[in-house]
Amino acid sequence: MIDVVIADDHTLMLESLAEALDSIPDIRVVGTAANGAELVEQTRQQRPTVLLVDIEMPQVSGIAALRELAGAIPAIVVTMHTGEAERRQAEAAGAVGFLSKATPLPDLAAAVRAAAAGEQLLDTETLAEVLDRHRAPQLDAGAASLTAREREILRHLAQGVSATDELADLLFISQKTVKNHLANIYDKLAVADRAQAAVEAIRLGLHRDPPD
Amino acid sequence: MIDVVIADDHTLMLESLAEALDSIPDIRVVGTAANGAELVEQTRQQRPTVLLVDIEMPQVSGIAALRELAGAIPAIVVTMHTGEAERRQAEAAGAVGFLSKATPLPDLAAAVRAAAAGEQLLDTETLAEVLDRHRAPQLDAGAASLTAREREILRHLAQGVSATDELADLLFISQKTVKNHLANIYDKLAVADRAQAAVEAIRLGLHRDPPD
DNA sequence: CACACGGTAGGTCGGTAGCCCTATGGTGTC
DNA sequence: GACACCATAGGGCTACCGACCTACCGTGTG
Repeated sequence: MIDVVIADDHTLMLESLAEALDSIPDIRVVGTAANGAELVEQTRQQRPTVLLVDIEMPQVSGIAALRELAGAIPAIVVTMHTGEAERRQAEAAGAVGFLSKATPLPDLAAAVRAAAAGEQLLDTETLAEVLDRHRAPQLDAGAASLTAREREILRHLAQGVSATDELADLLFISQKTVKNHLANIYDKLAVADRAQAAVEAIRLGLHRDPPD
Repeated sequence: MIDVVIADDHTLMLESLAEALDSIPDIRVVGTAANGAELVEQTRQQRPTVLLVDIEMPQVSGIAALRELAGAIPAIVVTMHTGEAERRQAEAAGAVGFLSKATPLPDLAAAVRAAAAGEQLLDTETLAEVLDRHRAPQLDAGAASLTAREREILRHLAQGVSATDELADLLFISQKTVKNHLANIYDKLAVADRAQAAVEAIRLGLHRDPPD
């Protein structure tokens, strides 16, 4: 699990991003900050794995905060203005990454994983390759080994279909087969019953997978 | 359920906000757009209840897109620059609301509900009052009538504690009482078992309520 | 071709979840 | 003070769930 603190002065951006990142299974948002001072405070209190920092913030800027933290924790700078000047500033302040706000969310998640793994993300040349290497949300071992049919059952479970007979009807198979699949799912996810399996399925985001 | 289409040229903002709004029980994001042209297309295809539009977008601006849609669907303009000029532009283009990107997420959600209910949000004087009236995420009738103890049990359920004896131990009550509470919960949430109750609890956001 | 694996199906059995009912003490309200 | 509501607890019963086992067939892989 990667603990992240996010700093951005636009509340909407801050709260949305926190919410979105938090819903990624292997990332947890442990603090948010609206300015550099709060960022320093949150970082010292929460000891996160990675920082996500907007440059443009009132009072104490992101750059100033990073300088104060002196690279103790890998920080990714996320900014609207991706000019060379800003990039150099961020690099000088000790950031390990420099990303535009036009970055897709999955790429940002990959960047967070890369930073947590100690990678450097400043080099524009190799950025795509580094992100690619951290794209897989490394599902919790067992979850990765779920078969297509098992995922399908989990999806229905996460959508509120819990009864064996209803699941059997939905998949056009016997109740016996449903119970067999469920038993295999319990084994792989290390859970005991369908309530826990449903919770886990939602945590893994299976509840909004395509019906196909 | 309120269907929303969001337009913003910053991918990170767009995707984060979509994710965050989607996780609100009574709001569903049915489309996203990176520019005005996509916004018009998504709106015509999806027929959403409310539009959330950033002004500053490449190619076709949010204002131009709103003018083209001619107020067919209530639109809330969300912008970084909240000057009088922008406000007048938004109003002239037919927007029913004009909010800063410094708006907290719950306020934006309230604004979306207000817009869906046909309210005007342009008047700065009455804005706070209007938002207040739409603050309550109008939980699905039954959910609102849950007692504190029932919510506590649902919270644990949503966090993966499903067995009756474990719940009883956690709450220092008998298994009988747990089963009674659960029966009342099933009744109020209109579900049949703890798997469905867990799914519903997570949908209501109870899984990250404070342990208090 | 043998083998592994996934999807399918069945049997048995014990435990428990869910349903119906009653009951009591506390708390708050009119 | 009567009443409603909540949290607590129990009895009894049935149906279902989950655990463990075997089995067959098709597909793909070595």
